[in-house]
Amino acid sequence: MSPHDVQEAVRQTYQAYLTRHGLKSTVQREIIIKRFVKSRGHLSADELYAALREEHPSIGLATIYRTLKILTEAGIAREQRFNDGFTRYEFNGPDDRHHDHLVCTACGRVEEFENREIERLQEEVANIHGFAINDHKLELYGLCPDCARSGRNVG
Amino acid sequence: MSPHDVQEAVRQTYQAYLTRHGLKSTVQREIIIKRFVKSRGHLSADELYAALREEHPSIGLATIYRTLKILTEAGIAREQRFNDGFTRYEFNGPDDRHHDHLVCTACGRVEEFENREIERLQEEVANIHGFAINDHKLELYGLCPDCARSGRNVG
DNA sequence: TTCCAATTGAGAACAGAAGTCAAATCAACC
DNA sequence: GGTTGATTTGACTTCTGTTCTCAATTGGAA
Repeated sequence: MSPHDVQEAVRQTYQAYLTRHGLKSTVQREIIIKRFVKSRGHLSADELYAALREEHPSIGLATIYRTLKILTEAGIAREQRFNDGFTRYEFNGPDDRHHDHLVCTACGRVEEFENREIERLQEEVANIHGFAINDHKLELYGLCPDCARSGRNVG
Repeated sequence: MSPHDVQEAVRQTYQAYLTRHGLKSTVQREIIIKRFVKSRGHLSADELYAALREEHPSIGLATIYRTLKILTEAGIAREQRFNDGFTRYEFNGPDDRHHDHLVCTACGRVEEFENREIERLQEEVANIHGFAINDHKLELYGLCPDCARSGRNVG
């Protein structure tokens, strides 16, 4: 899927969500969403706010929070709480599968991975305990190659 | 290990930590720790505060937080942040191995599990990405048997 | 017992997130 | 295109879990 197709697919999902909930499309939301989709990283509301401040200084932090909430409810974004105290939002593209995270405890870098075998074992564990799983979270914390090499160990 | 032995082992670890860091033993800390070890569950600071309020109304919430921090640093407690917004502390007994959690999204019940095979696969993933892992977090969210049966789905 | 650093409880301070509200904006209708 | 009314905005306040501050108290080595 090309970046343009992705933007288009997101736009459709977003519009459908607005219509379904009687919400309106606004220029602020357009700007925020475009920027969010472009930077596929794991952004916090504050980081997104900072990223937009230069070009669009009038957009308030509250609007960022509200838009990210809409995106989350529309299934376009996913909330991620790592161990640094605040919520990050990751882009959940139209053809993205579930994945988990490797988090560097020194530089904060986040890498994604997917492992079908681990997921299968999780199902197995849930079955044994009689739980009906509908979500899970797996995070591996440690040093990324760069930080391990340079001997860093704090953020 | 009998409950008494556990209390004794914890006491020793705790005392060693105090000595090593030039800290003092106080009655408040004794009370908090005894209660914390007794209830092996996944308590938040506020829940512990509430549990102690009746018998020891003079103990402040700040002291609970401070004591839990000491216990965490001494390796007796472990911080757990599930998705309900606040920190829970779980007892990390002298002979406890690492384990992960099944969390019921309806009633909040937490069950522990251990799976060597999953841990092995995690190591494998980390190796492929060149990360040096020193911690991880695996949480499975869903409905516990009771809540699934009774059709509950909210907390 | 004396003495001083560590600890306490109460309340203030903090930070991320969410709520409030008057002014601005969107979009359906004429 | 203009009118209209509900939605949205940004600035601000509020909320909540957690940490800090500080004067008063306590622990324990000498």
